[in-house]
Amino acid sequence: MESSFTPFSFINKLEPAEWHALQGIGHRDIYKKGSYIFRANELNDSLYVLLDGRIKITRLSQHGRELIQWFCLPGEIFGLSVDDNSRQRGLYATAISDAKLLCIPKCDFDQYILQHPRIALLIIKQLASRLRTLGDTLLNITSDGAHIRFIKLLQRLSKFYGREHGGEVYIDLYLTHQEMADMIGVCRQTVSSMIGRMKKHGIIASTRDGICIQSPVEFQQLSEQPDNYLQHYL
Amino acid sequence: MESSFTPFSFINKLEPAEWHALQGIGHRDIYKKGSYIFRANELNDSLYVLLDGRIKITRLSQHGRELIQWFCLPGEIFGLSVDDNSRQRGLYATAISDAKLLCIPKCDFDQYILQHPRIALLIIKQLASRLRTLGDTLLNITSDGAHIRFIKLLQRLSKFYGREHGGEVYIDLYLTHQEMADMIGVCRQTVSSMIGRMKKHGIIASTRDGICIQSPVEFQQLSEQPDNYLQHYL
DNA sequence: CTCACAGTGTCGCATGGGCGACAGCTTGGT
DNA sequence: ACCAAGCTGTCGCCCATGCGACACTGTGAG
Repeated sequence: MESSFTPFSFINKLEPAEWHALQGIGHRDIYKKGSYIFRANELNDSLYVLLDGRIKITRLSQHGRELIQWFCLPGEIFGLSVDDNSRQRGLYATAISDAKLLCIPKCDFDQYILQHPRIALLIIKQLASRLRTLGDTLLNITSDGAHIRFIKLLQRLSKFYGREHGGEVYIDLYLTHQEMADMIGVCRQTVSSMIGRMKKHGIIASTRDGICIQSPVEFQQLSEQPDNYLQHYL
Repeated sequence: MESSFTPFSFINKLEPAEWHALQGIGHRDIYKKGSYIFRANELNDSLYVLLDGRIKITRLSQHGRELIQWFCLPGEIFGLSVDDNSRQRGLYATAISDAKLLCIPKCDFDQYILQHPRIALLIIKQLASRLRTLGDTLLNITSDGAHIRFIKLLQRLSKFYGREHGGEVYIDLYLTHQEMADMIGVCRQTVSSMIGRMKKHGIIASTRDGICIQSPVEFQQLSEQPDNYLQHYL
C-alpha cells in the first residue's frame, strides 16, 4: 500500500533516514470514510502525512456552500496552513475513503525542519506549487464562464489524477456532479447538463468509475474557444 | 525609507546578521512605476525583497482579463513561486510606484536557507498564510454575489492596509474601480455603482487618497447579510 | 427482495450582473 | 493654461446561470 505514491508525493522525495526520523516524531492514526481530520475552527496544531486513502480539503461559506480546494493522495503532506496565532485554519479535511495518516505535532515538525533544512526547501516548493495551482483556479473562476471553468477543471484533474491509455485520458477519481460543481462554483444542474452535452458530442465519457477524455487534443482546443462559442456548440 | 515596514514585513523578522547575509547574496535594483519585475512566461530564477515602493502581483487570462492577486508592501518577499521545471511562474509583478528591490538568485537563496533554517520556517509561515488568504478569496468569489465580494474585499484590504483613526478605518491604498473589479472578478461599472450607493448610505467615503470605512462595526454586519438583502438595501 | 436514499437528467422562470455607450471629471504633461 | 488620456457615474438591454421542481435510475442496507 504505502509503496507506490503519486508524482506529487512528499514522502517519495525524502531520504530513507529522513523519512524514518519523521515517523519517529509522529503517530499513526486511522480515519473512517466520511470523518473529519480537522475542522475550520478547531484548535489543532498538527500536520499530517497521508499514508493511504484519500482526503478532500474544503472550505465552507457562511451560507453553507462547500468549496473543494483540492484532494490529497497518498504520500502528500497537508495541514501546513495553521495560523500560528489563532491556531485555526479555516479549512476542513475530510476522509473520502478510509485513510491512514501520520500525525505530527507542529512544534516537533518545526524542530525537525531546523534539523533537516533540505526538507524545508521541499515544503517551500510544495507550498509554492499549491499557491500557483490555487491562483490558476482563481483566475479561471473569475474570468471564465461555466463551460470553460468545467473544461479547465477536467484538465487540472487529468493533470493530477489522469492516466493515459490508448489515446484517451482516464480520470480515476469518482466525483459526483455536486462535487465538481463545488470545485468550480457553479450549481449542480449546470454541471449535469454540460456533461450531458459533452457526452452527446463524444468529447467525454462518464461512468461510475470516473470520467474519460476521449480526445485530449480536441479537448485542449475546446478550452481555447471563447465562452459564447461553447455555449452554442455544446 | 527602509526603516518602517508593515506588519507583514519579512525583513522585520530577520536578525540583523541574517539580513546582512541576505543582502550579501543579492543586488539592489530600481524599477520605474509601471514596469514589470517579471512576467508570466519569462525564464527567471530570482526572488525579490521589496525595499521601497509598491508592487502588484497579477495573472492574465487568455482573453486579456487581469486578476490582481495581491499587493506587496515594503519589507515583503515575493517571487517564491517559480516552477523549478519550467522556470516560469504564470504571474506578473508590476511596480505600481517607483520601487527599490533586492534581487536574489534562487539557487543562492536555497543555499542561504540551508544555512539559516530558521528563515525557512518564516517563509513557510508566510506561504501558508498567503495560501489561506487566497483560499478565502476563492471561497468568497465562488459563493458570494458582487456585493458581498466587494464588502469582503474591503475587509481584506483594511486588514492588510488599513489604519484606524477615530473609529473609522482608512485604507491608504489608492485603487481605481477597475483594479478593485479585477480583484473580485466583476466589471468596472458594478464596482462604481456599488461604491456610489454605499457612499449615499454613509457606509463608506471614497476620495482620491483611498477609501474610508465609516463604521467598521456596521460594515461587519453588512457582510453577514444575505446577498439579496444587500441588493435591495443598497 | 425491497425500500430508502443518493445521484442524475431535464424543464422553465426570474434575475444578477456583463457589456456598450456616453457624458462629466481629474490630472499630468508640455 | 490647455489638451489628451484616464477615471468615474449612470443608463438600458439581454443572456448565462441559479434555482425550484420532479421523475428516473442505481446501489447498499436490512
